[in-house]
Amino acid sequence: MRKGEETRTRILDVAEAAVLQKGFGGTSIEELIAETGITKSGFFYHFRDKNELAKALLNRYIENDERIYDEIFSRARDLMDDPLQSFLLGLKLLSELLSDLPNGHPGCLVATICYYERLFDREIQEINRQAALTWRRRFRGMFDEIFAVYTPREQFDVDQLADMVSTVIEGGIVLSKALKEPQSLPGQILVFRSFVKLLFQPVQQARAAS
Amino acid sequence: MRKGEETRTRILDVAEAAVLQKGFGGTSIEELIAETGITKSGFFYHFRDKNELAKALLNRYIENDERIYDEIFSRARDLMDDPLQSFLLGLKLLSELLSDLPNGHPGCLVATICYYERLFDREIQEINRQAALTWRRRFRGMFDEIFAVYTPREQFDVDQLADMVSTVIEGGIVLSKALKEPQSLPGQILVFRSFVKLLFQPVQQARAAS
DNA sequence: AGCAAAACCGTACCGACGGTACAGGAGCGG
DNA sequence: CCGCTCCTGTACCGTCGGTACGGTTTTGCT
Repeated sequence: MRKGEETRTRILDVAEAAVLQKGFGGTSIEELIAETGITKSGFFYHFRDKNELAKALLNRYIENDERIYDEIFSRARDLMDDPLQSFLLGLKLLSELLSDLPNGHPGCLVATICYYERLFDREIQEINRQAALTWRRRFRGMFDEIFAVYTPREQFDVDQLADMVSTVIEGGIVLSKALKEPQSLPGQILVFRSFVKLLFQPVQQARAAS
Repeated sequence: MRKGEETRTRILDVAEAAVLQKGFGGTSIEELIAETGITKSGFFYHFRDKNELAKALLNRYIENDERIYDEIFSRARDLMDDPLQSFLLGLKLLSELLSDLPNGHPGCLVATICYYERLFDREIQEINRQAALTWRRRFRGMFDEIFAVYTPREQFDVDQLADMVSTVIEGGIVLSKALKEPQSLPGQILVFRSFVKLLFQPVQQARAAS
């Protein structure tokens, strides 16, 4: 039982790296079992087919993603009392975290699946959609708190504003990968951070705020 | 010669739609020739292998992409004399264009290839990189013009600011696809537009500007 | 220690797919 | 009629996803 989980995890580790580099279609099962050191039978013991592998991979990725967001923004919440300052700090911490990845962000599985939709069943597409909706709720909650304290210089739909966080991250990953400039992603996040700062900056003076 | 080009174009049309829905690995050549109505030999007469198909596909996509950008922003330039107003109008036109697509944006080939990098040769990755750099130059030029007239409320690296346009578009496409909300992408572009407006808005009053 | 379930391995096989090779033919301009 | 472009047809190869199924080791539990 313990052993089984370990092997399963090892398969998922190998698969995740491969899928992020070559996509699902470009990742062969035979290649996975070769690297994992198990046989084909062993693989199909753990996953009925490639679709189930994708599902497990996606669920694990999303879980981990949420954990990281939780850590970063709860730490930011601990350090800053003000919701705006806390959010801005969170973005900074996120940017720093991504900046420290030696080879840049490996890629987002949610995005990978977006560009593969027709290959997977509705269930996986729905998991993907829920992940994006969870991101929206998370950041919407933060913006709601900010709006309770600050008056923005311009009116926005809060959901769209919340989605902007995910948009910048996903887009930043794509651009970073295309340009082969790992530092582009953290940079884009900081640009967005400045925009948010600008949005809630009091009209009069341009000081205050980190 | 004319006939050959026509067939080649038809293959590319079918391939582009398929690749954007299922990725390169998920698109089989046999499926392409079935839909195009030619034989396998016919296909390999036009393209030596899948890699060359990808290259042709990408080049055509980028060309078309550039054409659309040219049209939109040169039209905006004709309608507005001020570089900022012209840029803001361009973003609005872009948003409207994307909003009118019945099934939403089909996806960006540059992004598709990003998530497939290891499958293609360096040449394709370089074409992809150059495309992103061309976007950067395009928007950087616009921001340079704006900076010559306006003083921003916050200092930015101009390249990073220029990249933000591509980031928002690429990220918006991913989010739109993940959420299955076609209107998300044009919405995100408008949010970004507001941010740009905000950035160059004079400190005193919040009127003026579109 | 003994037993059952879990966690594999080995082998054989299938159809689909990417790709190669090569022979040939239709249509067309010169 | 030649030669070129633009294909078709056929045959074949290796890889891959997936199935089937029997056998074996490992593990946890009593």
